[in-house]
Amino acid sequence: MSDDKKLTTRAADFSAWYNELVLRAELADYSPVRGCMVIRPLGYGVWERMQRALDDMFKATGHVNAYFPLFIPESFLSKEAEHVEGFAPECAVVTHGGGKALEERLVVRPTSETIIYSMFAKWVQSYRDLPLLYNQWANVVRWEMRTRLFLRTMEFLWQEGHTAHATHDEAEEEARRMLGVYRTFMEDYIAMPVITGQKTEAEKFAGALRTYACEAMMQDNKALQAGTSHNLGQNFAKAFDLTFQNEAGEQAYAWNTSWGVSTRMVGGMVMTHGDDNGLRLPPRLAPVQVVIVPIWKTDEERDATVARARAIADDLGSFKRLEHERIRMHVDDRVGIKPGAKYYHWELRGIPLRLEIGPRDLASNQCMLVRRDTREKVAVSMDALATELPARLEAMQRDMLAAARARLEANSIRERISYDRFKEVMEGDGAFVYAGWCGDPEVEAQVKAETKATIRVIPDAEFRTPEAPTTCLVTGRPAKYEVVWAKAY
RNA sequence: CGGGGCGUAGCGUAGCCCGGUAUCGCGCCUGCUUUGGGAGCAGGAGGUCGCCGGUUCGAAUCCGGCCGCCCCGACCA
Repeated sequence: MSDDKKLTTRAADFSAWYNELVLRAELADYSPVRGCMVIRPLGYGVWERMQRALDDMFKATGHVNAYFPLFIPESFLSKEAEHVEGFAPECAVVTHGGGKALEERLVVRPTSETIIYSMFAKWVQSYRDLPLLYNQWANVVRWEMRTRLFLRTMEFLWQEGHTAHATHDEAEEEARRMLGVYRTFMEDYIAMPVITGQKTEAEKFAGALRTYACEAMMQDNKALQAGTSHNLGQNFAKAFDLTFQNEAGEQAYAWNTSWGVSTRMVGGMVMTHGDDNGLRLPPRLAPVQVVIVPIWKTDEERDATVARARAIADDLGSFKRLEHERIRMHVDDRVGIKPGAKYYHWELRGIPLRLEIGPRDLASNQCMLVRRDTREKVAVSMDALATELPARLEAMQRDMLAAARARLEANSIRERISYDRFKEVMEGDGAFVYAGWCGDPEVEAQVKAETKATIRVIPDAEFRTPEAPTTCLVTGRPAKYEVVWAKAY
């Protein structure tokens, strides 16, 4: 048992811990191309669970899926001034095809507003054609200077919703609705509590009227922007001539929204729940929820325990069961590996529950059940598994959210502090600091330069401090907003 | 792009200063014994020492150039 089996601890080096964990738990690996990653089956399995849950939520809120191409004519990008300024520097551009220089260069999509709204313009004539509520699951490319597995890669997977509406208020409602969908998903599935709110001008999406975001707190107290939803106003409609005839018979520009979440959420999940023993997967996202480890000494015992393990897995994991009643099971019947080694193997990978079935258990018609989050170990009757396992999985899902929420609050500073104290906090352990802001972008830039902290959001009402701050943290001038400051990924 | 670090077997490394047959651990393969918290013993496979050039009888080691990756910063889902 040498030390190289142990992970670097979070306390020793959070960044190293994260990288090691992602690699060793086999979530992802570095690719031959700098800044790109290979998502391995465990990581992709988590992403698939995320996709399913979100896709259902999108459908339930009236959206349909479609697919738009990877290549976008370069000229499209430049039709919206702020948009091109924001994205052009990080675009990959195709200059040649079939061995010849292209007449017009093609941008590999960094996001699809331009191509989608140019198509919407073809499809919309009347207010009766609205709203258009589209989503696509896709990959996008942004030429990032510095990358990190899942958190920032040059190519990443995401979904991008794009909608068109007849009025500003409808678009605003949509942008808000989808922010709420994201929040629900992050809390109910990733067990990752978030602060929602509006982005400042400096932080908003290039080309948007307003940007809303979900901000989560990682275990190093840094913020992770986990999802964004934009009210695009009529900026893109004007750029792409997305017009319709309204009820009064007049031509009007449509109002758009776009919203997206990405594989970055997998990184968020890791940094929210991982511990020094490895990954901890929220049960709802775990590709395997229960791993059964049969234990034996003799061949006869092996036959018996493996058979029993398979019978349980086949029953509770059967595809004949309705999905919500099905438990995702795996039997680790590898020979030549001792049980202890298997325990470490699955703990590193964050599988929520482990069932140990040995000869003694067969004799007493019970088995040992171990929770990954608490490592609590209890004996459970074999006959009770069909109810015990789902109950424990649900309890884990709840407990993980509660623990993460407690950590978020414990590392938030809501009392009024001086700017000097603020600097100390940001140089030290970090925190989400709720404070007044006079609304001056210069102040925001100054704080960023001095402390690396930024305004994560102007929080929505429910997240605000009961007694609103009256003065600006930095200038002492009257506070225009209460904002959340933090260092971010 | 600036700063730092590193390229030696699948992974992690020693050797480099002071040139002379490639080190160790993990992993892998075979066999036997094991299996309720990272098994033991025995045998075995696996290497263009990142690339190119130079110095030398001889280069992982010295010199020059290049490439790649990771970490820290400026930019970002």
